[in-house]
Amino acid sequence: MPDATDPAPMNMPSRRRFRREGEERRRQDLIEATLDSVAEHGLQGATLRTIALRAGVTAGLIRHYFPGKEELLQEAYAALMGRMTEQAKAALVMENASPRQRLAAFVTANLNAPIIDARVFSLWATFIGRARADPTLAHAHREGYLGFRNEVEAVVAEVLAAERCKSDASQLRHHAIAINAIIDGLWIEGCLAGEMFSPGELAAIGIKAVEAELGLAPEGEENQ
Amino acid sequence: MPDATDPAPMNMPSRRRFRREGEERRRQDLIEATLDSVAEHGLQGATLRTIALRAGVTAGLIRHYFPGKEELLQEAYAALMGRMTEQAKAALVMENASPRQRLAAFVTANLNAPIIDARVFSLWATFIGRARADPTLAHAHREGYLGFRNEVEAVVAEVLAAERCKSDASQLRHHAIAINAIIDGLWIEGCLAGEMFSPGELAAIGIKAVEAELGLAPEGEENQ
DNA sequence: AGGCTATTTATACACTTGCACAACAAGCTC
DNA sequence: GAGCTTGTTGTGCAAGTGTATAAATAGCCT
Repeated sequence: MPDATDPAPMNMPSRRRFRREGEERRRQDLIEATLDSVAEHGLQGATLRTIALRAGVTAGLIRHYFPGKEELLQEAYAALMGRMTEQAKAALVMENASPRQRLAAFVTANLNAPIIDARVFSLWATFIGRARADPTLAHAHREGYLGFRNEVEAVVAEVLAAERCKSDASQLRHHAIAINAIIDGLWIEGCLAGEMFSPGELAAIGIKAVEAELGLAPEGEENQ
Repeated sequence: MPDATDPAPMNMPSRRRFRREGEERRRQDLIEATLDSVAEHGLQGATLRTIALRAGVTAGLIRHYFPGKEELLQEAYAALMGRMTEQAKAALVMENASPRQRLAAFVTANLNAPIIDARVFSLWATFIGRARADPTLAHAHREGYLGFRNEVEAVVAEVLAAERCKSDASQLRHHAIAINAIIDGLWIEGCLAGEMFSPGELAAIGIKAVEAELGLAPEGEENQ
């Protein structure tokens, strides 16, 4: 009795069943699968077949949505950067908070999950390592970095204006560069060796370092 | 008239001439060629043939010195890390210098050439991006990082002992972590966007940030 | 000079890669 | 439901990959 519902007929290789997804959804899935593949196996391990497998499609489909592998990788990096800066900036929108509190919250947000994350760091490092050779990546990074630093500079200006008024343009820039470095450096340490720090420790170190850089009184417990 | 010295005989493909180099020399050349290839084309572009071409040999020879490509890459990374930490630590050996001066010199050395270098940064990022998946790389990094931080901690302890005596073990560790972050963060900024900073600017920012972190009097011009 | 050895070259091979293209079917429109 | 559009699959292909191995030769020893 031939089984009509046999899911694996021996000699009549039936085509794989599939569903048509919306274009935006498919692109998003493919980009996510790309980031997952890069995070796990690096750029060399992120092959079209690996990506497609992870996205639940076959490799050929990728060419239907992207001109080639390079464009897919570039869009994936852009998506990653966009998400990172978006999360970072989101910590700055606080109502009813003093500039100093907002700065502290910004530092804290950047030194805890989900921004402190080994996978995201792995992706960042992998892509940034190619920035020197790939102008597109370099430009995308430069854009995100400057945006981030401008945010920092704006908050710092507010803090300095609220506390004192020593706001030289050059000094402001230097403060922003230094604070950016503190956050970046601690971010890396946290991502690479998160288990070496107790919860909240990095944020505490970061806040103290940032406030020291700005010359804010460390013993000031005017809040809480 | 048959030309016996013809460098390119048409139908008698002569074998390529070669020289036998010392084993250590060849290994060194291959590792250097590997680093060059990775810096230029990333891990995916660093093929055995590319590496061999850059080293002036043919691909087969690599297998004579290394069990496989993976081992070559690991040794290359180890060599890179060794050179980096060596250069960094070298800035600490100063005679007739106060702890504060030594710390400043350390910061300055780490924020100028040859440690601020786009190629080295590219290599660092490329390898570190794979550390999460490759335990060998992760271990090599952890080793180098802790060594670096211990150096920082030692100098910081000297500085604090010379200036004041508030040397709590926990505070010392926090200072070392923060200072390490400052140096790392500024190092990244300098490597990725060196032309955005005037010469010595990063070092000046770094020294000020580090001294602020340690609570050293900024107006103290006791030297020079 | 002649021979030996191990460094070096060259070739082969199985496999993977990105890309091209034809066949197919999912789901909308009528 | 029939038909058409197009998202999706499957297959093929040339180029490139790491590795294995045989052949050749450079340079030391005597």
